Amino acid sequence: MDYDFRSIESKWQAWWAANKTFKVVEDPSKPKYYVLDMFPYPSGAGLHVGHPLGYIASDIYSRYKRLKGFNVLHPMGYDAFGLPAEQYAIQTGQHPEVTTDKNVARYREQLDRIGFSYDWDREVRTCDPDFYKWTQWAFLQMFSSWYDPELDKARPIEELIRKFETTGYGDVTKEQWKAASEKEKSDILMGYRIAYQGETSVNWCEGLGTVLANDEVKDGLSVRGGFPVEQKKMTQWQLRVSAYAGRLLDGLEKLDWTDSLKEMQRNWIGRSEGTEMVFNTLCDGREMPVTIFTTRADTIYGVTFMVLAPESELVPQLTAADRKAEVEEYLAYVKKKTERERIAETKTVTGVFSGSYGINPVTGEKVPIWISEYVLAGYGTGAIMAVPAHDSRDYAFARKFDLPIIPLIEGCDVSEESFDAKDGIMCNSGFLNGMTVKQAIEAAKDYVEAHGLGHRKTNYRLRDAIFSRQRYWGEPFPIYYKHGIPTPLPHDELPLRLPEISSFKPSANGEPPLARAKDWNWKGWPLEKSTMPGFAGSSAYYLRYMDPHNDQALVSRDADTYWRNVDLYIGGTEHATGHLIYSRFWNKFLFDLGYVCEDEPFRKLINQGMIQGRSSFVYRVVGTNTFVSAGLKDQYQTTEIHVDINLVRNDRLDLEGFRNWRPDFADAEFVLEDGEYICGWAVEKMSKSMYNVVNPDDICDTYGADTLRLYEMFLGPLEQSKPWDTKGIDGVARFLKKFWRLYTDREGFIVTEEKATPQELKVLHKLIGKEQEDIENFSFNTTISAFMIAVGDLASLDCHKREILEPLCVLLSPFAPHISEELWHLLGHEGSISDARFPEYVAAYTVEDSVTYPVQFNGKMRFTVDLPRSASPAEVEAAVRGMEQTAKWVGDKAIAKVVVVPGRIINIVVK
RNA sequence: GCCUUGGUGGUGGAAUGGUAGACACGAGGGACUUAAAAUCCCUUGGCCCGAAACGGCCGUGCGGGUUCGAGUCCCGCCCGAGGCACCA
Repeated sequence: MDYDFRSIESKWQAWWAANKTFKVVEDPSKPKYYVLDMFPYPSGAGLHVGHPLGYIASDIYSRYKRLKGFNVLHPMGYDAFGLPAEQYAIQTGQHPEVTTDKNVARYREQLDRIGFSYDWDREVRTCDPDFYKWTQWAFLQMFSSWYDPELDKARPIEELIRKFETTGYGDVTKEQWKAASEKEKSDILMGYRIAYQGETSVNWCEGLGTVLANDEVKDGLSVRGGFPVEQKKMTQWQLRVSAYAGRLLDGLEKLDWTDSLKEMQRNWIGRSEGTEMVFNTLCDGREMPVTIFTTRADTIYGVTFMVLAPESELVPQLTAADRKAEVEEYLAYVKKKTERERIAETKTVTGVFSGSYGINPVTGEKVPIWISEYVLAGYGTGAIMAVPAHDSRDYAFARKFDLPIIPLIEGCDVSEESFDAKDGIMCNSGFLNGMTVKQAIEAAKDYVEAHGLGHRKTNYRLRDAIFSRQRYWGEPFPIYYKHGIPTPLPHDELPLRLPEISSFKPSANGEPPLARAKDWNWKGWPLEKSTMPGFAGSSAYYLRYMDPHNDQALVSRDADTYWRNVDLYIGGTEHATGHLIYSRFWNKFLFDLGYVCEDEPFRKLINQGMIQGRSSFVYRVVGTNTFVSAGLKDQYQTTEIHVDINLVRNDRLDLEGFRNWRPDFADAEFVLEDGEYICGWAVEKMSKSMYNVVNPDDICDTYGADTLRLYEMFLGPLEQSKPWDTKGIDGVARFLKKFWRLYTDREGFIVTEEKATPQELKVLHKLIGKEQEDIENFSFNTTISAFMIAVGDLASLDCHKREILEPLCVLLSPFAPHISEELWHLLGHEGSISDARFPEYVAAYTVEDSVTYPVQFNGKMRFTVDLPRSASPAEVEAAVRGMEQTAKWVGDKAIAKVVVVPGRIINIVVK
């Protein structure tokens, strides 16, 4: 009876689907466990072998947790709104919905072949109106809320309106509020809403015709498409993520995420604790206070000039009449630079003198005010005090424009570079003299506050998220403009569906595609024409899985209090500063309003590494159609050419296949080494253009899904990036065959009912212990090694016993579910193996012959000693004494005393 | 520049401070076979001695240190990967 993985796998996949084996319902009698994958964007290229890595890992863990008695929620869905479908639509006129449906179907087919234990009844798609109804709903909740800094949480906007009406709030008195028009009131409230409309400098991408969020831009280019991005002032919908900066930062503490990921988020949020200080300024005889932000108030005695950001609103007011021409020239120069140029030229120092002066509030000294692009308008106050001795940017500026540099730390050398370090003893600093820098920072802050010169201030780098996109394929905003005032649609109008339009391009006058829709208005009022960005739909999808068909709420209270939040989230690290920030923000917002019961969405998070491609190369001798083998290429002048990895096995090129691959290689000649053509190789991104894409379907065809699952895990640690190299796959394929053959022969199943020997049980128990420990540490590669050893041991013991096979199937089922189900079934079981329980070492399979005792010497050195379970402490001690011989590396003086302590740790104290 | 990681055979990778290289691939040799595939067995970090050995020496990026003992811990370098980067 051969191991016919094709029929076994299709049989069980059909069986699971027909019996809804993995359907899950809330069950208060069982502990819950929520395992989530980052849902994929269904691209036209389909899945390659790298995509399922994380899905396999989460599936193994889900299946393991089920065997451990947990009620496991393990859903899957699609992040289906997005740019590629829309761009494809622009090119072909094909509706994005059509291509998306097609791609989803293909993804599903590919996923099904790998044997995942998803509850497909809970599938979600972000582009489904029943889903985006709740994305729109959440947006309206944000629109109708403000962030109350006193309670440090979001509250309904009505509470703020009441404040305006009764006492006034912020800069607005109750009289002003009462006198304000509807439009003015709307504008005031916009300054507080969590989802608000406002003019800011945005990342405008001409190539895509839309604005982008900060995390969608890298090195001045759009992440999708790689088009240049420029800064532009525009009115856009935004989410007040910055209000949550502190909580997003503090919340990281209690999360079980990797340090590197937390660090990335910390960097992105960028807390800095400093001081806001007011400098009086003089411009053409006029006086004006200017607030600056600094983290180094202690360096106040070293201020030799001030700098404004070119975009700062203060620039026109602080430009002296006789400097106007120069300043305007500089502003024009800065403005025409693209974001990319600015980044590229960070080393070059530019700036212009404004003609005005600032007065140091502590020393009373008069310093010039400059304008330079190294100061950013969007951070702090857009104005700084410059201390060239102790800030490298100020230093470079001072050197370039020949401004004075005053050192403030004893013995520091500022002749070549600034002294940025925060240590040393202060000098030239009045009341701070003699203090250490750390003391001085605090003392200076106190001084500033005590003398009314300013106050302590915490700044964050995290900006509000730009929330509108000038695109078609996204969620429409449930907003209409009544007399020009943005107004929410009533709740029963949700979902506001995407309209049909004839072309997906922006309209001729530069408006978003939705401007092309007929009747894009509500009761005659125009509807918002931009749509929401990609992260809108992915920010709360994990909540929707808990209760995916509910049309009354995003998630019912019952479902939410049962499932609470995601226990294990697996996905790529590329979402560190995008999705994972937005989701946390979104969740905290819903938490504030009492819609969800947990304030963090993802308890534990694992970043699976990327699977890279392993490209193969051939070497063509320049000007010929002759190809030399890799080992000989240095003797010729050659060009490296990517060759399809399907034509290469173990780095050997299939010569015939190569000639048939492309017409221009039809008459290729080869220079071989040892009769073979050896290809060169390199690790690169897996992509079509490098001919190194491996499709999981092909692996399932030739090796089977169980082999694919095992191999992906066997490749190395989950979190590490690694190249895919099919050549190792034979090892795990052989293992499965060996396992199968252990319990089958030519005729069929050969399991015996004999009682297992202690030796056989020991093999099993070792495996149980190892697997349990490894799975909890997500060390799946070593678990698989343990299986290989166990099966090898059992084969050499010639063990075909039910008593061993039965638990073995259960142990293997998270990794290789199909073969396990089949053997489980052959053993006479009716249902799915997923209803079995993970074998317990002590309870179900108590070992009779021996138990392993760890032995420590001096609390450090360790051995193990195997003894009968019934051994008395005296016998244990005697056995350990016998081990003195084994402890040869300790030397003669090693062992003095054996102590048996409770918990069966034997402590040997070395004298 | 800053932060986070990592550096072990021909390759992927194992090693709670305790015999480094588990497991697997590849390679070499052998068995079975008319042959191939499949399968099975042996060898496989380097060097040296030997008839043989459970023989010796060297080996985890480099240099120091702690320890009876270091791939693992500490200090200082070098290199790779990822993130942040005029954030005052």
